[in-house]
Amino acid sequence: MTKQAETTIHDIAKYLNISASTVSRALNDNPLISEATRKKIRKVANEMGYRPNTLAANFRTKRTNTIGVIVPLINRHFFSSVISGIEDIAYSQGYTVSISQSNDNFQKETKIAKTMFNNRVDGVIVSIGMETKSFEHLELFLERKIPLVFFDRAVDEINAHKIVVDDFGGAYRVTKHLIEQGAKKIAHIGGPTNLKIYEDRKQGFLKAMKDAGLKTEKKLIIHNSLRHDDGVDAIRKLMSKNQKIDAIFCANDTTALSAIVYLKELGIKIPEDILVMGFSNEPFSKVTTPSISTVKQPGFLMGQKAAELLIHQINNKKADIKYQTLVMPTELLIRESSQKNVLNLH
Amino acid sequence: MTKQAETTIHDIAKYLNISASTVSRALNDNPLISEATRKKIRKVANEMGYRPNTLAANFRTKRTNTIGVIVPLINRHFFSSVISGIEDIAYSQGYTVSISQSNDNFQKETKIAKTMFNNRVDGVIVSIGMETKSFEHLELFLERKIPLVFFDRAVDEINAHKIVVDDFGGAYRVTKHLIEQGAKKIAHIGGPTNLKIYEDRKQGFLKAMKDAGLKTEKKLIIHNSLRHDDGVDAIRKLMSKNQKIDAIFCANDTTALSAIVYLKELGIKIPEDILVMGFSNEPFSKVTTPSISTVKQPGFLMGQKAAELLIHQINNKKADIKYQTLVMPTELLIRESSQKNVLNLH
DNA sequence: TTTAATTATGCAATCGATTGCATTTTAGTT
DNA sequence: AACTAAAATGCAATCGATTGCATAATTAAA
Repeated sequence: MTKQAETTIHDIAKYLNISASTVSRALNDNPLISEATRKKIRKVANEMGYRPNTLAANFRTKRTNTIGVIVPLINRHFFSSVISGIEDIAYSQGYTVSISQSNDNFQKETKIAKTMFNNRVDGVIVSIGMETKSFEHLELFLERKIPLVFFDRAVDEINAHKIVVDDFGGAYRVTKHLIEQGAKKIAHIGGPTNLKIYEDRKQGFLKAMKDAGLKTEKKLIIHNSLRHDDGVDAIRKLMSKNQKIDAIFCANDTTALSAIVYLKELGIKIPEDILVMGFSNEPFSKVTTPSISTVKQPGFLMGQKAAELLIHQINNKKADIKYQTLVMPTELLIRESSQKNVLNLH
Repeated sequence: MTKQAETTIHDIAKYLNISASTVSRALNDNPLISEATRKKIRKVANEMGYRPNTLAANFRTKRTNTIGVIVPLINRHFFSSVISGIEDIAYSQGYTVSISQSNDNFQKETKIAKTMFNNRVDGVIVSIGMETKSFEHLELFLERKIPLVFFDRAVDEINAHKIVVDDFGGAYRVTKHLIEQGAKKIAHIGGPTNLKIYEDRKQGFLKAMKDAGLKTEKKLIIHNSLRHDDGVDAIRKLMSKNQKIDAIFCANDTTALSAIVYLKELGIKIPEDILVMGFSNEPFSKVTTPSISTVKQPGFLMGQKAAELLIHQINNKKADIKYQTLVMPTELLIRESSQKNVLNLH
């Protein structure tokens, strides 16, 4: 066995003394071909070690069976869960998933989008980065009718399927819970408000405060990038104002954790002195001390839904599509960091 | 502007009254083309909204500029870090990364490998699943000279570049540390030993025990899949034997954590009564109570190295390659769960 | 049986970029 | 100006599967 060239459908055709079209159709289970020849062809193809040249087929059909996924960061539990969900569905439907991360960098996001566009992905699933405020790079896809689905960090201005969570409702319930625990002076550490999810969380917070007849002071609301250090900085700012805060609602768990750690260093007890809540249910939140109350987002499910919608759209390109926005329910996870009277929940 | 067909190099050529070959070469920065025409072509291409048909180019050149990545689970910090590293390098070199997860399922791993093979990825980076004991699906790549690089869970029997961590050394130091803390009767919760990494961790453990003149009892070594529940089960088994264990070395942090939680429920204090250590440095390990001592693996860096080696191999296919095994150093992270006299480390 | 309808197969063009080889153009030398 | 070397461009085949349309083979109906 020396290095032999790849077997093509023509080789099979020649061997069987039939035409390449018949071979092609047989291997694609085209009903035009009779059961008998189909079997015969299959057998020979197998024996000859035939492997379909996907490149040729892609070229001819102008399809790649590839779904592009653009996320801010793979290395975050929520996002990797979503990706798992996408991968789960895509894979079972014969699609390949191509993933790139923007690192919340606008330039990189743009470049990724262009690359995927040129690579002729059949569709894209996107969660935009923190810096993203303009959307030409995404409109590219729409112009060429390439299906696009947003998840989590969606863009209001673009008409497309969207899978989001009920950020407003989640934040509202978080805040309500804090109020029920007796908090009156509640601070909020939020993300950049050009992202709808953070704006919604803030609004949910404000609404709950208002409904409870509580005043919100502007200086108790801080916006940043929600990274680890941002949590510490935010707490420094809040504390420097010498306010008597009795609760903090952080827009993600990362800042909630760093806030807790820092507050503990300051000798402030959580939850006795200040209640803290996060958002997103990172895996660590359950196991910290105190465990962090948070909002659970169904990442895997969201990924599945996103992939389903996308693939459906790919398969029904001509049809007029009614774009839907799936709002996934969130689940309030009340743990130690937000309860004055901690019960043993086991 | 109605829906116009895609611009091709032929359109550009016709417009400029030159040949398509020249256009092709110009756009690919082929030095055969003069600076003047190159510029002219670039300009027109831009104006005509040309986008290269990657599918056609791939077909013609038999390359996809795609790297396939097969991992057990995306949704785990170590793996997603490695993927980030791969993505980082690959992206900067013009490669696209296609990721699939095996879920530690052999069948799925096989299917993924075949799909990637048929999709003509230019190379693959693999970390095998827990069930994987035979390797035909990977040998496929070798037979066709498609570069393959392993990371972490490598296969001894296959000759390829490998990026692994010093599991033996890491485990040795873990065990030595436990012994230095006064532990004599040390249990080990390990993974399936068909995976070299787990075998190595076990061996490192055994060697350290031996070097310290300590005896290891077989019944204190338990192998399982290292998932959350496995940790609990393992502890149950260990405890049922009514042994006076004074330390447990778990082959990952997940089981270390579940072991700690379960032991605490039993009223056993960590680290006062039993020392516990994990492996891999999951993000939660730092923030649990007690924080979990563990071994840090440079995931991101490993991903980068893997991608670098792979791409180098792709670019030098003809050359005889000396396969290397990069053993990345591990870092012992001593935290609360393994120290009898906890110092404030801040 | 002959004809019509149905089913199965074949022909040949096509997708768009790449590339070995041939040819033309330009620059350099004498 | 004539000629050679070097640089720039063009020709045309090619990659392998798909598919609209034509044709052949088979079956059913008359």
